[in-house]
Amino acid sequence: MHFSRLFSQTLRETPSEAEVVSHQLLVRAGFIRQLGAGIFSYLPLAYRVINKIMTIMREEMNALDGQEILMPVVQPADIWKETGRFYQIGSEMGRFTDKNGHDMVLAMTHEEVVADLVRGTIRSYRQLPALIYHLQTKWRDDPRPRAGLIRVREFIMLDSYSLDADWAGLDRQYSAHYEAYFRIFKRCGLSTVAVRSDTGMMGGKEAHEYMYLTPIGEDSLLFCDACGYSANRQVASMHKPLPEQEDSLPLEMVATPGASSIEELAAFLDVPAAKTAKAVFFMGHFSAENGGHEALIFAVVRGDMEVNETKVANLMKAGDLRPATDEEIRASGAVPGYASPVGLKGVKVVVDDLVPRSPNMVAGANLAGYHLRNVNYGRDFSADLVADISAVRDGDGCPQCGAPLRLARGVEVGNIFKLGTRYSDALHCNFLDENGNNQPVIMGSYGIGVGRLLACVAEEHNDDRGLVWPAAIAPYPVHMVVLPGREMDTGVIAASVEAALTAAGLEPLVDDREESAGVKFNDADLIGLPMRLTISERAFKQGGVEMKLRASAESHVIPLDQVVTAVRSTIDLLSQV
RNA sequence: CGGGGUGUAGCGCAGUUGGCAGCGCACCGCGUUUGGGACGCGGGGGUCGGCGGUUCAAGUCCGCCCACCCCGACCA
Repeated sequence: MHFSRLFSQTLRETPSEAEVVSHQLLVRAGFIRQLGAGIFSYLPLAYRVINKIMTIMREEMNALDGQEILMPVVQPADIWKETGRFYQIGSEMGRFTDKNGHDMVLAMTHEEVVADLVRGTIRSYRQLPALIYHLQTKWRDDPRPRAGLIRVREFIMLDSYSLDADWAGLDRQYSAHYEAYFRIFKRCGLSTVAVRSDTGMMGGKEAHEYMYLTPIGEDSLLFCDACGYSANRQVASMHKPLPEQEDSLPLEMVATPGASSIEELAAFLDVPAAKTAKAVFFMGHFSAENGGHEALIFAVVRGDMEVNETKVANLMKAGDLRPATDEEIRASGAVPGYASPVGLKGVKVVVDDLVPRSPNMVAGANLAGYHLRNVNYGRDFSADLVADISAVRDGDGCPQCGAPLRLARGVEVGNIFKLGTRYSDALHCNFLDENGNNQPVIMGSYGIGVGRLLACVAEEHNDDRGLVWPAAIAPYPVHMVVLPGREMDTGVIAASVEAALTAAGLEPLVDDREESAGVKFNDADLIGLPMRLTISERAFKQGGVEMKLRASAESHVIPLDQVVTAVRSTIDLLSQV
């Protein structure tokens, strides 16, 4: 490819809307252009990277005996109504009606279509196990797209779906994906960690997320450096030291004027926050199968802890959780700022498992300006549910070994789910087992955001001059900078080098523009191909062409008749993982 | 959805009290230059986000709307 023909444009100045470095560089280097919020076009440079990433994905999926298919982006809403997700999922789903007035859906993911395929295809245990995958566009109307390609609304995803006759089969395919996904990321030059995660809208049993650790990430993760425990904060648990046990003291009411927060209360009564109970109210939205209504949820944690909303939502089987308004709290009989579960009727109460073990706590009196001392679980109140609903913080104890957990930020580049029979049950994907009995197909689903992966690689591999692509996914292996000579025609040498490299399967990007050397070198650094070959009179007089790696400052001259061999061996070396 | 910000040429920006719509980069032509973002001369490019209002006159003042960015809520 000749640079003068490349459909692209490098920019000297960073567009003001780009904040994270991957976004800035991908736009400046002419890889992507934004069309709308979270909607991007991939120009040739980016699409070549995308294709190389997708090739790696296909190789790894095929190695698991996966078979590539292609499922539709536009889908009739009927199958989404069958699984209930048409109603569960909110504004994030793209919906419209076709000319006949039928509800249609833009694919956010493809479990429903897979299940529809399976019920029309799989009849016998002899057809299982199976693995199908595709690389297809998804539309998720994210409330807040940001950070360039990191968080978008339209994106290409690798998603694969495992189909098994039994749970052991699912475990095998899940493990195979667990390893294959690490290989994909590694081959793309991105190091990731897998953490336990929430199953969210997918439902199902077990899930892991693959996280690229970076301060710009929006997910909070907890790691134990002692034993290796790792989890997304949404599901992370902790070791909770048992509070000192004391005899129950008589309940007493104390005036606490103006002390409506834990800090004020603890200061006013001169007790540690750990001796108080914190009341948090949510309105939970319950889907049709669970009643189809909103209901108040009263969560209680110890005063020195925070509520983990994901845990509460999962426990209560609420599809959605939002903070309750003061009016909604009052309607339950509780008093905002002075609320407690003592004496409340008709409200769903969920209590953190540390609270029943904490004696003589301070809790609200449900009376403005008053609290209760010496509240004891069991004697003074009880809950509908006692479970772990605390949010883990940096430094809290590891649930496995007790060592302090470390909090880090990350971007989720992939995830794997054990779906089980949720979709097979809903869409009646049954097969006949060896004994002639109907059984639901057991499914898993696995996904990687291709553009997000590209963006994370760009985020990780750059310097102050521009991008530094890993050789395995670089748009071209070689950037040829051709500089005109005074006494000789360097274009002739460039043409022969280009032809030789192309014939060897090492297609170069040839900067044939009439630009100054500085412009060409700077653009080469900005675009970040792994190797630069400079064809110039100076290099020719030194015996050939100059070779320099993007990731290194050193360069040396290669004789013309050895260029192909040298480029190949170097690129091969760089491509190894 | 709430809070904040920004919309003027492809990109970055200026535009005073309301009075001819500009600068740098990029782009086109000619010439000089040629190993780290060269120089001279000459050019092309605008629904000043949109609609409405005030005014002799609106990029500028007023109202409504839209888009994009950031923070939060939310989210795989």
